[in-house]
Amino acid sequence: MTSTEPSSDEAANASIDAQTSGIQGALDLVGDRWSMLILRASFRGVRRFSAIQTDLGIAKNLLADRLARLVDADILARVPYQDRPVRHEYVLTEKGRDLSAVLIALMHWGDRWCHHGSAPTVLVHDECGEPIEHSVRCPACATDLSPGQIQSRPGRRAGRERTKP
Amino acid sequence: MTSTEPSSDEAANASIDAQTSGIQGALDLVGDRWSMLILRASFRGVRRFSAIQTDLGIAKNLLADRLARLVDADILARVPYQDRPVRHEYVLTEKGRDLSAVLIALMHWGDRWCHHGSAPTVLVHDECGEPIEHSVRCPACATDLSPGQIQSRPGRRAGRERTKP
DNA sequence: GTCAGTAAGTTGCAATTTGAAACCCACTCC
DNA sequence: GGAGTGGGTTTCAAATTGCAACTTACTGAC
Repeated sequence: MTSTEPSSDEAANASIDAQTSGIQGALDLVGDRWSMLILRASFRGVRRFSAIQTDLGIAKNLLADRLARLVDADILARVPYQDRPVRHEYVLTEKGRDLSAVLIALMHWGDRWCHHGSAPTVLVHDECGEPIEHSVRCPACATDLSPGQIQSRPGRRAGRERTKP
Repeated sequence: MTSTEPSSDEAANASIDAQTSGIQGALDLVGDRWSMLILRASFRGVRRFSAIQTDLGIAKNLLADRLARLVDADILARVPYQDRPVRHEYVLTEKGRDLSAVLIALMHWGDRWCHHGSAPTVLVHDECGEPIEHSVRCPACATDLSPGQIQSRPGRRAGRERTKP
């Protein structure tokens, strides 16, 4: 059996809070199943209330609630798509589009580990059709990094803490 | 005002379902706030029931529930860390470790857009201290890709659909 | 003018989940 | 025996989700 000791960096948790607030903030805004699925629909061009509702099979009250939250959070913008009568669709903002990495990572993981017998998807470069590569690199060392080789640090260079994601 | 038409790929949704099942499967397993935060704690070496509970401030019943689910899903494994009495900690499996990309992406996004006045973190290579680069590349073309340049395709090469994440 | 249809919600209520906190069990060690 | 630790389980109120009926604001056809 393995005997491992708990991490002993707990004295330095004051600035780990700075890191935590990033992911906490993200999860506060998008850390629920429906929000993620709505965002995924947006990336796929499904932007109207009825279309999203049909696509996801979500209750209308929940959809209205989530859309309002995502608009409040400036992740989606409510944009008119016609005049008579005026009708709106929900369009990703830049902030919302930046969530693509999260969705891609989720999809990758899901396809690898949750494919339930259906064919996994492959993400490809649209121009050449070859599978894409996801990487995390150190440009200074010109090497790819594994998750264990990443630390995070406050942006102000106030100190160093060793953490994993 | 912009007038955009809904995507017209809806006839091909039969194999978009294959893609959806990946992200649905992922969200079924980890698409809730507490599961994500527990996984984050695991990556940081916080693995014992009490330590996780204290770290996250989560209700014990929810923690027990989530841990059981994550163990059932083979994302965490329950590993003894001592004999007398026998005590267990929750350790990431390979499947669980593969979720690091999701957590890194969430952290990046949160740090960029949700920093609420606290100092954003920078993710760095632990050996040299330089900021890491996250990229999505096409190895065949040797170019970086933006989210709009990615398609997904069923793994069996049954057909092509243009989708975003 | 009336009516049907569409889009985008709102409302009411039951079911489910979350959250707080008390409680419990199984040890170990003094 | 008793205190302390670790890891839960149970109870119950509050919050959220989910279902489905209902509403509002049009437009266009007759």
